[in-house]
Amino acid sequence: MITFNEKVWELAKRIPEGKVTTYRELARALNSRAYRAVGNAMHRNPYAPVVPCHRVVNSDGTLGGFASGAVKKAELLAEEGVKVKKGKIIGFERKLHRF
DNA sequence: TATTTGACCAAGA
DNA sequence: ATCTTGGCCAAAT
Repeated sequence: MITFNEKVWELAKRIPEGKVTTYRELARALNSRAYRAVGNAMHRNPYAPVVPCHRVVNSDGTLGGFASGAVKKAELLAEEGVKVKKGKIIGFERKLHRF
Protein backbone atom coordinates (compact mmCIF):
# COMPACT_ATOMS: atom_id res chain seq x y z
CA MET A 1 0.00 0.00 0.00
CA ILE A 2 1.46 3.35 -1.06
CA THR A 3 0.95 5.90 1.61
CA PHE A 4 1.04 9.65 1.24
CA ASN A 5 4.47 9.63 2.81
CA GLU A 6 5.83 7.13 0.29
CA LYS A 7 4.83 9.49 -2.50
CA VAL A 8 6.51 12.36 -0.72
CA TRP A 9 9.76 10.45 -0.41
CA GLU A 10 9.68 9.37 -4.05
CA LEU A 11 9.14 12.96 -5.08
CA ALA A 12 11.85 14.28 -2.78
CA LYS A 13 14.35 11.89 -4.39
CA ARG A 14 13.96 13.79 -7.65
CA ILE A 15 15.16 17.12 -6.27
CA PRO A 16 18.33 17.97 -8.22
CA GLU A 17 21.57 18.89 -6.49
CA GLY A 18 22.04 22.55 -5.74
CA LYS A 19 18.31 23.15 -5.67
CA VAL A 20 15.68 23.18 -2.97
CA THR A 21 11.94 22.82 -2.68
CA THR A 22 9.42 23.60 0.02
CA TYR A 23 7.10 21.48 2.10
CA ARG A 24 4.26 23.36 0.50
CA GLU A 25 5.40 22.64 -3.06
CA LEU A 26 5.75 18.95 -2.32
CA ALA A 27 2.22 18.78 -0.97
CA ARG A 28 0.94 20.81 -3.92
CA ALA A 29 2.64 18.48 -6.38
CA LEU A 30 0.63 15.68 -4.83
CA ASN A 31 -2.61 17.64 -5.10
CA SER A 32 -2.85 18.01 -1.37
CA ARG A 33 -2.51 20.67 1.30
CA ALA A 34 -0.88 18.42 3.84
CA TYR A 35 2.36 20.38 3.98
CA ARG A 36 2.43 19.67 7.67
CA ALA A 37 2.22 15.96 7.13
CA VAL A 38 5.11 16.35 4.67
CA GLY A 39 7.25 17.82 7.40
CA ASN A 40 6.31 14.88 9.55
CA ALA A 41 7.27 12.48 6.78
CA MET A 42 10.74 14.01 6.52
CA HIS A 43 11.25 14.08 10.25
CA ARG A 44 10.65 10.37 10.55
CA ASN A 45 11.94 9.53 7.08
CA PRO A 46 13.19 5.91 7.13
CA TYR A 47 15.17 6.34 3.90
CA ALA A 48 17.60 8.75 5.49
CA PRO A 49 20.52 8.50 3.02
CA VAL A 50 18.62 8.02 -0.23
CA VAL A 51 16.19 10.88 0.28
CA PRO A 52 17.83 14.34 0.24
CA CYS A 53 15.64 15.74 2.99
CA HIS A 54 18.05 18.63 3.55
CA ARG A 55 16.83 20.13 0.25
CA VAL A 56 13.37 20.69 1.66
CA VAL A 57 12.84 24.05 3.35
CA ASN A 58 10.10 26.41 4.50
CA SER A 59 8.06 28.37 1.98
CA ASP A 60 9.50 31.68 3.18
CA GLY A 61 13.06 30.58 2.47
CA THR A 62 14.04 29.78 6.04
CA LEU A 63 15.59 26.41 6.76
CA GLY A 64 12.96 24.81 8.91
CA GLY A 65 13.95 21.91 11.06
CA PHE A 66 16.37 19.06 10.69
CA ALA A 67 16.71 15.88 12.71
CA SER A 68 20.48 16.35 13.16
CA GLY A 69 20.23 20.09 13.75
CA ALA A 70 19.50 23.04 11.48
CA VAL A 71 23.20 23.91 11.43
CA LYS A 72 24.04 20.58 9.80
CA LYS A 73 21.34 21.21 7.25
CA ALA A 74 22.92 24.55 6.32
CA GLU A 75 26.31 22.90 5.91
CA LEU A 76 24.99 20.19 3.62
CA LEU A 77 23.27 22.80 1.46
CA ALA A 78 26.41 24.93 1.35
CA GLU A 79 28.30 21.97 -0.09
CA GLU A 80 25.84 21.90 -2.97
CA GLY A 81 26.13 25.60 -3.64
CA VAL A 82 23.11 26.80 -1.72
CA LYS A 83 24.29 29.44 0.70
CA VAL A 84 22.42 30.19 3.89
CA LYS A 85 22.65 33.40 5.84
CA LYS A 86 21.17 33.63 9.32
CA GLY A 87 18.84 30.72 8.75
CA LYS A 88 17.59 32.04 5.43
CA ILE A 89 18.50 30.87 1.94
CA ILE A 90 20.21 33.40 -0.29
CA GLY A 91 18.48 33.73 -3.67
CA PHE A 92 15.76 31.39 -2.54
CA GLU A 93 13.37 32.14 -5.40
CA ARG A 94 16.23 31.52 -7.80
CA LYS A 95 17.16 28.08 -6.39
CA LEU A 96 13.63 26.85 -5.84
CA HIS A 97 12.84 23.66 -7.73
CA ARG A 98 9.33 23.20 -9.05
CA PHE A 99 7.69 20.02 -10.22
C1' DT B 1 -11.98 4.22 16.86
C1' DA B 2 -10.23 8.56 19.16
C1' DT B 3 -6.58 11.56 20.39
C1' DT B 4 -2.13 13.55 19.90
C1' DT B 5 1.75 15.17 17.34
C1' DG B 6 4.69 17.89 14.35
C1' DA B 7 11.33 19.41 10.14
C1' DC B 8 4.26 24.02 8.39
C1' DC B 9 1.73 28.35 6.95
C1' DA B 10 -0.84 32.77 6.75
C1' DA B 11 -2.77 36.31 9.06
C1' DG B 12 -2.91 39.47 13.33
C1' DA B 13 -0.97 42.21 17.05
C1' DA C 1 10.59 43.64 11.54
C1' DT C 2 9.41 39.77 15.33
C1' DC C 3 6.07 37.06 18.08
C1' DT C 4 1.64 34.71 18.78
C1' DT C 5 -2.50 32.29 17.26
C1' DG C 6 -5.40 29.26 14.94
C1' DG C 7 -5.93 26.08 11.29
C1' DC C 8 -4.32 22.42 8.57
C1' DC C 9 -3.60 16.99 7.30
C1' DA C 10 -1.58 12.38 7.42
C1' DA C 11 0.64 9.12 10.69
C1' DA C 12 1.71 7.44 14.96
C1' DT C 13 -0.03 6.31 19.70
